[in-house]
Amino acid sequence: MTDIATTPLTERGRRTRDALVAAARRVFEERGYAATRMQDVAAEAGVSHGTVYTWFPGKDELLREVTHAIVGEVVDAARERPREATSADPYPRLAGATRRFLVGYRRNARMLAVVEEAASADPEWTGVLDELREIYVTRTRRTLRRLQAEGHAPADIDPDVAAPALTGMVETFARRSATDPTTTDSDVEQLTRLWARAVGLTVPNHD
Amino acid sequence: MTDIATTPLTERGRRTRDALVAAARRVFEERGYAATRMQDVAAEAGVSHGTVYTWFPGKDELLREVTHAIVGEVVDAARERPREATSADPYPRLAGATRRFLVGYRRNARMLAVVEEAASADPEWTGVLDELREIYVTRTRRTLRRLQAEGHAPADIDPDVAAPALTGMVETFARRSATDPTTTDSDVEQLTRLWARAVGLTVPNHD
Amino acid sequence: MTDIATTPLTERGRRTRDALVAAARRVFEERGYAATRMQDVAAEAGVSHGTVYTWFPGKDELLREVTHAIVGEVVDAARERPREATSADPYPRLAGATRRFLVGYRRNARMLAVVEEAASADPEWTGVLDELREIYVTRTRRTLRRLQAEGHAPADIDPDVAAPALTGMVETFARRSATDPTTTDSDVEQLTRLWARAVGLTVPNHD
Amino acid sequence: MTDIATTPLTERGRRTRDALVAAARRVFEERGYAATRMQDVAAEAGVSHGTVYTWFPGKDELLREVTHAIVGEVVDAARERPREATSADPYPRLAGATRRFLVGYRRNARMLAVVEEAASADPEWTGVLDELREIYVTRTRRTLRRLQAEGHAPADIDPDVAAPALTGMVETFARRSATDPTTTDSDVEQLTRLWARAVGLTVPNHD
DNA sequence: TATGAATGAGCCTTCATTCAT
DNA sequence: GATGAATGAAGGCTCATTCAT
Repeated sequence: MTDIATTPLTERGRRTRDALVAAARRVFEERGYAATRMQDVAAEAGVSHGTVYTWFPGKDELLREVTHAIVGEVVDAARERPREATSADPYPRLAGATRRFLVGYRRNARMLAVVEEAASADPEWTGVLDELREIYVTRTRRTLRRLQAEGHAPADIDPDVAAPALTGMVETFARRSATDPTTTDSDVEQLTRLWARAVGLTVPNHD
Repeated sequence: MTDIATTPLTERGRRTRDALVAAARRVFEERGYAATRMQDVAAEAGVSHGTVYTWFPGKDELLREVTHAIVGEVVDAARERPREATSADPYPRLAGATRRFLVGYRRNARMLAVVEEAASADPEWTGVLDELREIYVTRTRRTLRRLQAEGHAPADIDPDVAAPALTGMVETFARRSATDPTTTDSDVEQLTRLWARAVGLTVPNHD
Repeated sequence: MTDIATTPLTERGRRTRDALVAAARRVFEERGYAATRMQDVAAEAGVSHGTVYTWFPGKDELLREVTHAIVGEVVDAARERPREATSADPYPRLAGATRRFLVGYRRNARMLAVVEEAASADPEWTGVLDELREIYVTRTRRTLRRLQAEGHAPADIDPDVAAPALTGMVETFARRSATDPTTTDSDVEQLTRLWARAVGLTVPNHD
Repeated sequence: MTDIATTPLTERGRRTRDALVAAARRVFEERGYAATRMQDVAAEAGVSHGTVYTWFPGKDELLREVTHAIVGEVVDAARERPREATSADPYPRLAGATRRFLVGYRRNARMLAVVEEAASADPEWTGVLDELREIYVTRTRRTLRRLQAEGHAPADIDPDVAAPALTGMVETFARRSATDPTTTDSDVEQLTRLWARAVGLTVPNHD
């Protein structure tokens, strides 16, 4: 289903293929798309570089497979329904969601940048990027709609505009904090406040 | 002063060099960094490919020069002091600023993506990106501080966190609307509201 | 051990690599260093030009490898202990040595000139040249010391000066005779006499 | 007469042309033939690099002109008839000649190597080299013949073989001492002795 | 004459991909 | 399935030479 190229028939084949996908992700994240040579991926996976072509038709498909894996992870993560989601007070709910979003996004931030790099050279990748982002945006849109339905957020907000915009804000923050290790909890708190106020929530005073 | 490589000594040289920078920008925007061949830039500028090397040591410097030009543009644009800046009511002031930001950013969005592509392959470019972004962020930080000083924005907002986050939000919006021609004025209005509410401003009701 | 770049793992690889070194030597000798294109070497070895880079990082390393091979040959040749070396009369001993020197040198004369060419453009090669020459000079120095110890040569000769000078004389002669096919045995006899007289040996009269 | 390319018609032209020849020699000696760019020569001469082509059709002719100048110098130097040439005792005569040879050769050693480099890439230059060397060899041949005629040197020496061989010896020594500044007078004395003994002269004992 | 710019042939090198074993 | 080798298209860059002014 998620296969892009050859499906392994043996256990050994499956292991090799998985190792290649994992290796590819590491190397792509480390060097970017263009600067990654098939050679590097093979070496990282501990196989001969001819072997990559046993499992993938080419470099593109390798990236596509890695991206696919990310989509899977993200979708899975989105499925989690943690406790606080049922809380009545929207602010702590939001705080938890933001924190989770940041954690999840940070895991994939570098690969997103890599896909963006690929898209810069070949617009075909734009679709993949949009697809990935749409997962995040959809979640946010749903959140906004719920807040409006519950009377927490004003009706004059258009979720179709606000969702991508707010996601973009958190994305940018996440991307930066993915590199910058000085990000503190208070920074995350600040981000949550901006988000909350932007959609009309009342922000608790204690700080 | 803004020279990165060779300075032309004659009028003809200056014209050629300028044509090359302009051509490079067009081609970079069209194809991205990696996919741009020196040949393409030369052809676009209407000169032999050897001529590019008369003025620039290599592809890197060409990109650096184009980026330099953008920084110049952006700084110049930031210098403009339009009428509404003096208005007492912060919301229209903000609306104008957002609109101007979008217009300015859209002009450079594609090149920023190109630099990002270059940075993905060679981290050396990260610095250039940061420098460019800092220009926008600094402006926003200043705006936030003024709003706080004037009592329009609450004191619990940390401009050092909020400025990059909000800039990121507008950046993302701008990037998307740079490609998507369906962006309407009402979308911009939505963005302005988010921004305004996020920093605690009162948003006019009529819409 | 003698590897400079990649070591072949298969028989086929070894054959290709060896063919490349041999081809490189032929082409270098034919055209000189600068005028030799990687293309030429590849063609001479009967492989695609990309294959050269499978085994050598660049042109430099190719020359280095060829030179390495020569050093090996020369050292091996120097190891031979022919009969006449044990003769009591120094002159026939010298005559034999000179002849062998000429034969050996002639085999490498052209490549030495090539390295000299490379050294002229890039002084880094000077070291390689010195190393090669030192092999010859050391042998001569040893010969001189033995002659002095045996009382055949006067003590006022300084082997450290005479060895390079006499080696230079034979080198020059060899280089010229490498190109000039009119060199006769009597020429070699003349050279031997000069050498012998220069270090004070008695020269037989019959000629 | 010694002109290879354009003859200057004005004083200014003559100065430029001379400056170019001098500059070319310096740069050739510094970097070798291949590594010298016309640009470098022009810069060294303090003119625009287009100007080189006003006076010389190309790089080859520039080298040819420099070499020509050297031939002139050498011929002029050979013309000098110093006092000791008339001395009856051949050894001091020889010592003086050797010293002069060394001095003269050292001045041109590097350029000879450069021509040799050019010859390595293009055999056409071999002729120029031979011509230059022949000047030295001829002088030595004449010296040998005189020594034989005067009964100082044995008749079994063939000046046609000995002259190039001995010249080669001194050449090698000179080349090495041109780079190596540790050459002492006693080294020169050693060289003279080898030379003298090689041609059968009696060498004075005091050392 | 001199200058500064433009030209373009030519070379080295990289690396995705193919292939024989 | 895996391996190591071979391939060759493609592109960056240099620099001798030409040219307009």
